[in-house]
Amino acid sequence: MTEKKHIGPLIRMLDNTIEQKMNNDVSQMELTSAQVFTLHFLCKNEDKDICRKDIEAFFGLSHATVSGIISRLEAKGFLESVSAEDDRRKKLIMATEKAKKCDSTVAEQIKETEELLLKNFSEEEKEQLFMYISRMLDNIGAQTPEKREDEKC
Amino acid sequence: MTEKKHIGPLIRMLDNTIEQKMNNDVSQMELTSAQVFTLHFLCKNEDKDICRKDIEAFFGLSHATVSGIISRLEAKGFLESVSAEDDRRKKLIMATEKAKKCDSTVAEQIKETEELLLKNFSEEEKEQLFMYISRMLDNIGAQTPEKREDEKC
DNA sequence: TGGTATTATGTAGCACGCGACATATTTCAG
DNA sequence: CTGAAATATGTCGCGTGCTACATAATACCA
Repeated sequence: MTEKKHIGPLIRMLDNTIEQKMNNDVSQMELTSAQVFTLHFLCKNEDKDICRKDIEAFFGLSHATVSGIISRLEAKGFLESVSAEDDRRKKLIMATEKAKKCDSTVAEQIKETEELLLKNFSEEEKEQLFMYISRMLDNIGAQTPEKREDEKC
Repeated sequence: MTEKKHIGPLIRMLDNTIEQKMNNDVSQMELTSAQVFTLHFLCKNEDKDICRKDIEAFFGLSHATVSGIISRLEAKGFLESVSAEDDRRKKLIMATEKAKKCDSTVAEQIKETEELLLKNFSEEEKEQLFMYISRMLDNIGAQTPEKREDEKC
């Protein structure tokens, strides 16, 4: 009766559930899960010039997907885009004051979700889990930022 | 430079990559990843009466999501819906001959993807990985079919 | 310098996920 | 038996993901 699950659907279920919980938790800020992670990435890298390509690379998303997330965040006043002076193809993405004000709450929310997810995991188990995920990503040929750096060498 | 990744985006990246690979591999059958897993579930349970609710429970999806997948599969002639005689609310979902013919290819594709993903994983590591995923699902309160059975007791 | 290749972004159309609202049928309390 | 609660499904609108097409700007080779 209880059939064995394939790992694909299991990972999908996990991903869906995480997203739903995050969506629910940050809905009062008028944000979604994907928007929260994007915003936090921008706030953490305030000192650097971040363009869309950097977001694509960091999260492993297509530029079309990033385009949607950015435009929705921009429409809500969480960030601004400016063409880079040295390379007018690039659009630099910058968090607004509104976004920066949210970031401590956002960071706390991300941390809480991560802690809930990994509740009762020892440090060693956490490390092992991250290794397993990394190995699966590697096996299936996902392009992580680390790999991109390797390719350059 | 290489920032630490949160587990949420990592799992999402893994999920996205698995789906993209599957989509690519089964595109010549006019199917998608979600459709393939649904179809395989139906073929495996040919002998049982399966309705939409069963698909929702097995994959942990909302009924709205299942509705979309089913209707697209039905439009392509992979399955048929019939109202159950004993309970006319229920719609029994049955794989057509066309679907059954695909199932061996589909099963092989699922197996191949799973093996690629878990390449170089020992049996013990695989077991541990499944335990970790199960624990995370449990921590975040996902409703797996197993948990539903527990609730009934 | 001129022309081509590469890079960064724009956009359309689709699949899949959800919540929220709806109807139809069954169940069950009274 | 009758009306309310529970169950199964229908549907809309939206966010997120993709591919496949596009343009504009830069880089680079001849």
